[in-house]
Amino acid sequence: MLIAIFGPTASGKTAVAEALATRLGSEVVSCDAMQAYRGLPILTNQPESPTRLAAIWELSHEGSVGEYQPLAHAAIDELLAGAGGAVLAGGTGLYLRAAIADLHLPPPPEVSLRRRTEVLYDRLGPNGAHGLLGERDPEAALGVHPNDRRRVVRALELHELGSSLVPEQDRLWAGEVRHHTLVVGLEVTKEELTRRIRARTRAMFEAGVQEEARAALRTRVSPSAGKALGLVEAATLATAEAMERIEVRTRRYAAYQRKWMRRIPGLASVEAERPPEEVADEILALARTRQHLSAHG
RNA sequence: GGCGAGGUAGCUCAGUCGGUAGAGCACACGGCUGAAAACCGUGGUGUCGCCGGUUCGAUUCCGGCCCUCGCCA
Repeated sequence: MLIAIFGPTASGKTAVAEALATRLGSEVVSCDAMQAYRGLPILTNQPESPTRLAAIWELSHEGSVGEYQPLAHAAIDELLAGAGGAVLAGGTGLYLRAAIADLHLPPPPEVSLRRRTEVLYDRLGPNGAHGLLGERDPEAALGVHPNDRRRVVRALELHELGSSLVPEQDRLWAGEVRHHTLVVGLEVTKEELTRRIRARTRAMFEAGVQEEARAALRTRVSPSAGKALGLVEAATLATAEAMERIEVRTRRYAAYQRKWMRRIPGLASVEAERPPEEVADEILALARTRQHLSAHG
């Protein structure tokens, strides 16, 4: 049995996933790009109980879906070989999809090629670079806006490597999965989410995020880890201002996650404004019904 | 009470030498295949403090009033 829990920040993913894992006698696998880092437990709201693929990378490490995906597959396969199945939980939509499906990612970026391509983009300008991409890989150019420097660079770079930004097959939204998975989206009203985000932000500051963030920034932090929501704010702004900025950004992030929720294929919505144990029980019942149906269908 | 500055979008503010207004952030929607808590695109959501005057036309000029901030009493 494989169950995946998704939902916006503060919807209670962690608590529900833990309750589920307890009931199944299983473990939780994190699908979260920032909780994968070690060193920001308060800021990234890292689960306290042991969780697979949480706190696995140093802050100096440049993590990526490409690196995460095989780790996730290995962890899931190992747990599924046991009796209890596995519970996935996390807020990074792309990582969740990578855990469930096999994205067949194109070759990884290569440092010097990346740098050369970025220089090329900056020299040619957005339209020039996009035009060049149009000559080399017209299909990739169609799906990328000239101003999207990161993707235009990546597309040019992949062409150089004999690959393409456009996948042979769309596995991100195709619904094709490695194992039958019940994907659950936790639903919480906007108002309640706003309240919880405010409370969580306050709690973070009481727990000492500012010290944590300053200490982290004294070490070498990779570009991807450096983007952790609120890291710079907590380390550099005055408390009141930092809290406000972080609340606003967290609300935005929650809206972005809701977008993902709407398009994950086959997602089952579950109302989550109640104790996590209750939510876990409903999910478990749902999972058993589906299992039963598929066994007889 | 006197003097000065100001009242324009949810917030901070720009602007209109008179032709009903625009940036950033917020917000909404959309894209995304090895940085995804990232990156990119689209959308203005408004009694321009209130009342009157001049004018074909006032958010803009004039008069009065109200409110906010600062300095002086």
